[in-house]
Amino acid sequence: MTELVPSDRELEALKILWEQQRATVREIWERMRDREGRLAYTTVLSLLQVMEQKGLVGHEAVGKAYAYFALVERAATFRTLASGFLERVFDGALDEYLAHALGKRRTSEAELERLEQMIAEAKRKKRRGGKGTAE
Amino acid sequence: MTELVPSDRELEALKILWEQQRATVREIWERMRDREGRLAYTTVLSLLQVMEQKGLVGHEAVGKAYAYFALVERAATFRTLASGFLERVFDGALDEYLAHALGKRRTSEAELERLEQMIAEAKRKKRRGGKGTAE
DNA sequence: GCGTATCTACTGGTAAACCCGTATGTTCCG
DNA sequence: CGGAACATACGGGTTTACCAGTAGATACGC
Repeated sequence: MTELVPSDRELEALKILWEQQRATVREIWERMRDREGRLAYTTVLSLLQVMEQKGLVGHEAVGKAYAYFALVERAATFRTLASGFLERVFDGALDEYLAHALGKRRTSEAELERLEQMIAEAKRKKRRGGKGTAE
Repeated sequence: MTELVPSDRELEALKILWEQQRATVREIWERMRDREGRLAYTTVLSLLQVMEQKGLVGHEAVGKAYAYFALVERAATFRTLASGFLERVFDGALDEYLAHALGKRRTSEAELERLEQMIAEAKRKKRRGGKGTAE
């Protein structure tokens, strides 16, 4: 089985479907237009059809229209995307990535706090579980 | 001026040019082949020519061959890439990204340490400078 | 001089993402 | 029964990345 990586546009559609379990083409179209500007209805329809072919989404008839729903998990998709990007661009060096991300965006204090906690958490988990330690 | 985002392949070439200030097509070709397997010489040449057209690299004659050199800075490019990805995929939520990246890859203790320091550093800088705080 | 090796320039071809117009079908008023 | 309003199906056009073959120039050994 292939890794199933959605393109940018496809990801936008998936984000919407993850928020609400299912949505008609019209709903998805409207929300995408709000976020990204002009976009034809049929464009979104095509996008969904291609995505269905890839196994990213499925659909079922609801009244006269189709309701689409996601077939891939949000967390798994993001994980694939995140680690794929890290590998391709930074050769897996997470700290390098973080350095650049921190440098450009102005990160809020609250967010820094959360980051710190996440790392502390990862350290704890590693100490305890032992498992999963890349030497 | 456009943002000038290199593709994956282009980035691989740039990485080589950042390591050594200039390199001939042949050198670049050999190193890319080492990293990524079979690849025709002319493919790399084409790549470089497209990149030159985009303003990513330049060249000068050295003997009968060309020596190419990067025209974009390593740090700036990575910054653009990192923040672009964060925006497109995670809508700018750095903590969400980190959560997924930590989840998948097994991060070494040393790296976690470095991450922690970087965040502490960012907090210090923010407190002092005051500037740059995204509320 | 002449072949051979090595280089660049030129050209084309595939695949994927992206965008949309038009055709066609269905439903539901009036 | 129209016909407007909605839906999907289908086909096409553009752009970008990627890959590579072939032609043409140039140097070098003999």
